Amino acid sequence: MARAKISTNNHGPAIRGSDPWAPSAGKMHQLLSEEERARLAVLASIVRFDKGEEIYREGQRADAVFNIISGVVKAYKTAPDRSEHITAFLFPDDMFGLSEEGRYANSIKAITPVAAYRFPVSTLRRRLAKDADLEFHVICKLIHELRETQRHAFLLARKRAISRVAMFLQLLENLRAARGERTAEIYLPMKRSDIGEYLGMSLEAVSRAFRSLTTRGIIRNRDRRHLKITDRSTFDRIVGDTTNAS
Amino acid sequence: MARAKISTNNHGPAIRGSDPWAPSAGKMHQLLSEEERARLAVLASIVRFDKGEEIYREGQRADAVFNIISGVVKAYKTAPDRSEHITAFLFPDDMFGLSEEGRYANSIKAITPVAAYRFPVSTLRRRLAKDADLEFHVICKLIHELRETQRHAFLLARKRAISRVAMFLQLLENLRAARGERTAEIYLPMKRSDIGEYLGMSLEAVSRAFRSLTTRGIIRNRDRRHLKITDRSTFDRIVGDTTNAS
DNA sequence: CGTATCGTTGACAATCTTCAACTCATGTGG
DNA sequence: CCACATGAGTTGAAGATTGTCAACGATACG
Repeated sequence: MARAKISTNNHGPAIRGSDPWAPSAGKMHQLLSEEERARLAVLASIVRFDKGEEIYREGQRADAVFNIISGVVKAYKTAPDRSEHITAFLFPDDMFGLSEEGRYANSIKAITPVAAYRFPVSTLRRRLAKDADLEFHVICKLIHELRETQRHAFLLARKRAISRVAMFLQLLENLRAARGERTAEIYLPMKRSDIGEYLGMSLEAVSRAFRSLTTRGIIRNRDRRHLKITDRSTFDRIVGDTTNAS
Repeated sequence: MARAKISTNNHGPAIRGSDPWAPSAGKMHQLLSEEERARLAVLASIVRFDKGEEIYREGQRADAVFNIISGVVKAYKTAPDRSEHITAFLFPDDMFGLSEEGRYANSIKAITPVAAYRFPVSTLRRRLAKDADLEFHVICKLIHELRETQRHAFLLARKRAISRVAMFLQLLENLRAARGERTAEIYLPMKRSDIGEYLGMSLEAVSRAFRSLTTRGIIRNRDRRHLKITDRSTFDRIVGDTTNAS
């Protein structure tokens, strides 16, 4: 049953991060002890979602918090004119379902099949109140997420489309590195329009940016969702570029 | 001594926010009890900074956390090519100095004269470990900051310059409303170039956006740093606009 | 094997950046 | 108290990148 597919050993909920006050060389490790994971497992149920399924919608009463076991979800906000803005892609060991004023702050949709732990808010909160260590770990994770979101904003401030796409690829790469999976290849679980909505640009611009990177020999793609960086120095120069001129 | 200038009564450190799991109608209140504030005050020293003074720089060892008493600071990251990106403007009752791997994640500079509480990290951490209530309040504040940062990213995803500026004004307006100060006027403590670096556009574009809003009768400015919104419905339409066409 | 979705490419209009000159505000020193 | 220097803010013109619309090609799944 417990296949290798499940990245986390099935010992219970897992949150990956790092103590913000301790050096860790970019690596993220498991913040919860075996004991904590076991204690938390009791509070949670396991839920599964199909690819494309909406898990909850922005504005709904927030009655549960989730912790991803496997799969990828996107968190997004819908503007008044129905356009979507993706605020984050979430991977195994990430949490979602944190609320604002008792309601979910964004909608969540599975972009691959997803398995997750589901914690009723009231239960979780009682547990938090009793467990200072767990609270501290939640603080670590939140600070980590805050940094991620700041990086997203930093990315969105880039003026050139290619810079944004390159920085996005770097983000995905670092994500894998941080969890110890070292592959030369970058995998894109999401579609072009999702990338566009995350990067604040049209999906056509995303497509063109990819083609430009490929043509210039900076990346090389095996198929539309697997690629690797072939010219690291030029790649890094593009990532660092903040101008609008070529 | 305790002048009206100091927005927070001088009862000690203050963090404003709201319990994410309880409805609060957009209002933020003081998360700390008088007792907690008094206990925290013992751990802190009060520091002052001149307008324009750099408080710390990205990458420095993070040895203290700050809590603003009065004034405004900007948090920013410097790109390899020396260009700046402002990640946040921070106001009284906000915190800064949270680190990543033991080092500050961004630089901080005062944009008005600033007074703040300064907590040595080690002291604060010891206190946190002992006080589950305080930890919970920190969690509330962090979730709140996470939302703010998401809003920033949401703003940066707007394609039109006017939309970004309008949304920025709305942000400042909500900020005041949330802390109960109701003024019809919006005050801009920062300069145009700071706004540009926060909005991811050139300062000229900021200037032009302001002029466009003024010309169209949507805002009216008393001077360069005080304005009010005179045509709310058009204003809201511009904020909601995600397209790039006129 | 067909259909729906995803992805690519092209052309044109439009907005924004850049560079540059100019005005306004502030503050310091003689 | 005024002059001058410095930083902040505005405006103009030209060039470039991206959005939009639209058609076409590729892929995945039933």
